[in-house]
Amino acid sequence: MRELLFLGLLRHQKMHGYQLNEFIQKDLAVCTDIKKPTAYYLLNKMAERGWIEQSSEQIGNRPPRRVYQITVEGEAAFQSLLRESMQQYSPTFFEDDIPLAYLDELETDEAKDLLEKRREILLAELQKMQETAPHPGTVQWMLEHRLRHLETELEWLNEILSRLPLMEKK
Amino acid sequence: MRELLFLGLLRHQKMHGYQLNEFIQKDLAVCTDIKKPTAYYLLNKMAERGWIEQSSEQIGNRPPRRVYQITVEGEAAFQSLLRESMQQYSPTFFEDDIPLAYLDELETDEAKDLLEKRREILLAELQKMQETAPHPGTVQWMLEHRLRHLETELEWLNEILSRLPLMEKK
DNA sequence: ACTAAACTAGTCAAATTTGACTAGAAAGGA
DNA sequence: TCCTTTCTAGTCAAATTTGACTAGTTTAGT
Repeated sequence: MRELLFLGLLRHQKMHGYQLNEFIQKDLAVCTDIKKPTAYYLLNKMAERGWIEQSSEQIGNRPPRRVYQITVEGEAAFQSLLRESMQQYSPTFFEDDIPLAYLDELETDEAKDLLEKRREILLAELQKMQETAPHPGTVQWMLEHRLRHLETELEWLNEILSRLPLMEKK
Repeated sequence: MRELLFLGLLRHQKMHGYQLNEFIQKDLAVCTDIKKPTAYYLLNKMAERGWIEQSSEQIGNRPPRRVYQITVEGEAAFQSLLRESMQQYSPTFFEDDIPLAYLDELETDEAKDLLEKRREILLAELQKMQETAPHPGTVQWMLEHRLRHLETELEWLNEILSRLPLMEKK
């Protein structure tokens, strides 16, 4: 899936590693979390498969850098990955559910406090997203999508809060 | 966070590795995806830290198995991990957004087809979840939570569909 | 009584991911 | 001018995760 992401970016223009990483961290932070070494790892793998080509470029006396360019096989891979991945559903796990599951181990008051703190955090996140400048093209979709889920998350948290106090000592 | 999960399970009863893995795969499939070798890896790490103790047990002439038991330090770790993790928000990424971002590379008709297929898949998933027998205790919460997000997901997909046709050729 | 299937209980090597580090170039401030 | 910070462009070893495999036990069917 990450491969699809890279292929899609490289279809429009060649890019060097640094540029790719910048873009991922700045503009795609809403949808992924790929770290720098992972990016290079994936790029190398894709180069081995022949999906992209590397060349070297130097500007002024800056350190030389690798430029990545999609190949014909890469374009084919993009087409099939796109269709394939569109038809699959990979369940999303909510890591933060795990602590919720043990809420009944705490006193009602403390549980309430903690949940309210979490609500503050979620609210802050929501506001941050709402203030984010609209992004170009389909990145905007991802933003909206994320916003929806954040709203759902808040509703859920409110409901959990309203269900307190929990039965203690079964 | 996975450590918290294990500690929480072991607080109520000692368990052996197989039992833990069974439980995770059967009952906790809604909230996590830990594979067998990962589970053993985590258990070993926790044992090294002194959070749990391993002992060996043999029943009949079944192969011997390791039994894991929480320690006093483990209980302390549970308490602090629980409070700590309750106060953090780890953004959830939706991997399946990536192909959506490239939808505008396809003809409107094909995009529509693919999205409708995806809707079928989501619907099937939703029904499967709705038919799932109610789980005991807080696992039920996770199920409900998941259900909410699945519903949000469907609404979102419907909206995307209604926004077709996309502008092609900018 | 015998065999195939499923259950039990893990291990191992290989793939993947990450935090920490390197090292030179350009920019900014005193 | 000199020094410190920030930008550029990655690399590396260590941590984590996974698919594939092993090997003995019990159960079910015939």
